Amino acid sequence: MPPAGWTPWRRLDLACGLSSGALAEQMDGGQAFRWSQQSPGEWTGVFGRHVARVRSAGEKVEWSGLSGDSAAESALLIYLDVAGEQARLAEALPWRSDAVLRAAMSAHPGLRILRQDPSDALLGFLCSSNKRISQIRVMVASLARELGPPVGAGHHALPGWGELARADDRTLRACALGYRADYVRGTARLLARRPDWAAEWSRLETPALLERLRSLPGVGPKVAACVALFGFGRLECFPVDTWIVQALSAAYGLKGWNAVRLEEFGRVHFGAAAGLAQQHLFAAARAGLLPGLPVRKARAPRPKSRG
DNA sequence: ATGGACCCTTGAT
DNA sequence: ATCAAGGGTCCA
Repeated sequence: MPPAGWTPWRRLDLACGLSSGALAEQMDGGQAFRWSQQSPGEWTGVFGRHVARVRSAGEKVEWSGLSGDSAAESALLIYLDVAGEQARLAEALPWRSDAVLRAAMSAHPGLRILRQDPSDALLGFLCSSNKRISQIRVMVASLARELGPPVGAGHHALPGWGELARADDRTLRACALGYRADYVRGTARLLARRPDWAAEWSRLETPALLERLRSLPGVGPKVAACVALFGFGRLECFPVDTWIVQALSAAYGLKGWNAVRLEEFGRVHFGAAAGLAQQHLFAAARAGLLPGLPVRKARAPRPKSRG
């Protein structure tokens, strides 16, 4: 590996524009947990085995990689859906008749679902339960630093399932995983013995894929939906998290609905690109842009006190 | 189908 | 110091 410097900035030929706010949401909004903002509008991170810097330039995006990594560009084109396949899918969303969705989509024009490596997505969301995005980033960064292979410029890729299966509990706990260490180790032990799991599972229909994912320890309905969406490109998946519960409850009047019902609502109402709609609603909800949602400043008041 | 525990970190009293 | 809550999952 040559002593890697950064290549000059190059502009991506985006088929569909990507606003700076949408890019920020993509890199920082909880789809992936491996990017960090260096300066306003500029991120550095690792995707798969590649290191890249990306920055917003009007409606376009510019990027720079490591000079030794000739495969980075083609990988990045896929990762960011530069061809604009998702923009065409978005046309099928019911934004013409759904004012809430229309408002959410106009808040982050061009927002994409990052097309991540399946293992990267799975590991990230195994760490996600009961955690905030900023904390999840710290966890996966620690895992990469402690157990992952170096990929240049001081960065590490995420460890494979074999490395994770062999890691002792102390190491995992030192990465601030807490009880999620059992999830990661349990899943790693299952997947380490089937290296082709992602290729095999990618041939499954989405319901069967979700079922397989849910058979892994630490993977419930929400994490399975996120891995299918972000790791396997199943745009029809509709992860129901606390933000979406709030958003649908307030903006669509679905008060008191449980996650199962809300997931079905999302799938039926939004259709083939439900996951894209979910990201728009999620982003708008977090930004305090959805009707009926409190502006996110103070945290929610505590329901009751116990003595 | 609903409720509580779960490990640990962070931000607010 | 103490307390609540955090892109949930698992087990009663």
